Amino acid sequence: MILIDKENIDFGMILSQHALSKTSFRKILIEFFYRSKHSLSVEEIISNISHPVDKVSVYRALNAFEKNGLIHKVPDKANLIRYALCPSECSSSKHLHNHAHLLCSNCNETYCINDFKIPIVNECKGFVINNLKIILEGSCIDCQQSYS
Amino acid sequence: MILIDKENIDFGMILSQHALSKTSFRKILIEFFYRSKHSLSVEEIISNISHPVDKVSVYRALNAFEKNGLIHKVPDKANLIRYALCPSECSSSKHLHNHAHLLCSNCNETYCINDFKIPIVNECKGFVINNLKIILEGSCIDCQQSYS
DNA sequence: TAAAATTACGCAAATCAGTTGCATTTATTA
DNA sequence: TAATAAATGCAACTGATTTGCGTAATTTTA
Repeated sequence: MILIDKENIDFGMILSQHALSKTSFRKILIEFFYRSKHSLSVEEIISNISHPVDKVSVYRALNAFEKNGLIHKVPDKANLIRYALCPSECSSSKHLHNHAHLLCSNCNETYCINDFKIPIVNECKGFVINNLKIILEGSCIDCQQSYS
Repeated sequence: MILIDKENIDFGMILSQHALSKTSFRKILIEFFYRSKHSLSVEEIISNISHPVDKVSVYRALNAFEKNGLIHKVPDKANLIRYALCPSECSSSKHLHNHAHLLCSNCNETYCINDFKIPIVNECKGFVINNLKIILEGSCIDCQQSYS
């Protein structure tokens, strides 16, 4: 397993590898995803990156990133559009990853939980099941610490 | 176990038991929930009940019903507000029921699945878990039959 | 059971997230 | 570097949900 050195990632390269244009905003956007511990909403992106950007461009960039296997949609407490980085194996052609998500009731952030074992269910009461989504609701580590 | 005779339910009584006003629209609305096999969106309610009603009143009635333990929110494929009946034990004070939901990829309806066993998880990777939501994506029974 | 108090209703208008069209700028390709 | 393609910003739009407010129906009280 290769550990990624967050200080020396070539974000332009990552965009190229996913067939995405290397504009200055998109380089900053993908870097922001890499530096964030949790998933991001449009609002969080706009108000936290240095680069001034229109919300329309954010929506369109997120769409393109998702289509090309760089990020994936995650659930959000308030049903907003929210994304997190995909595992490095993802691409536009192979874009499957099944993991649980944690919604923190305190800070409302969404985290990807990779070690929760998702059961395989093909059938239930006559229904044919193709996919299973699990959402864990609770407190993230930061919010527990801030209480103590 | 008491089987409910759907032809002879006193819907006014049900509203009273949940401390809700017995207006003609609300009686029709709760009856509509009892007669529906699946959960209901605002749009489905407005276009299917005989009583002419403003959408604002639907939203407010659904809100009141939920608050008083008569219905609960269920996930919706398009992130619309969608509700289903609660089990009869629910009230405004005790309004807990943990079951899985099926989203049918074909008809976009949401069904409550009561026999799917939801695992109990209190902790995961340092996160404290209070609740677990499971969404099964697949085909409902009606949609499978319509293909054959 | 009628008056008083509370709650629901309908309408119009507002809000809020997300989308679309289009002219302009930036990036990629040849 | 010119030609082509894609991204950006702005304005305007959509669709779901919410809010304000005057009126009507329901519930409570005397």
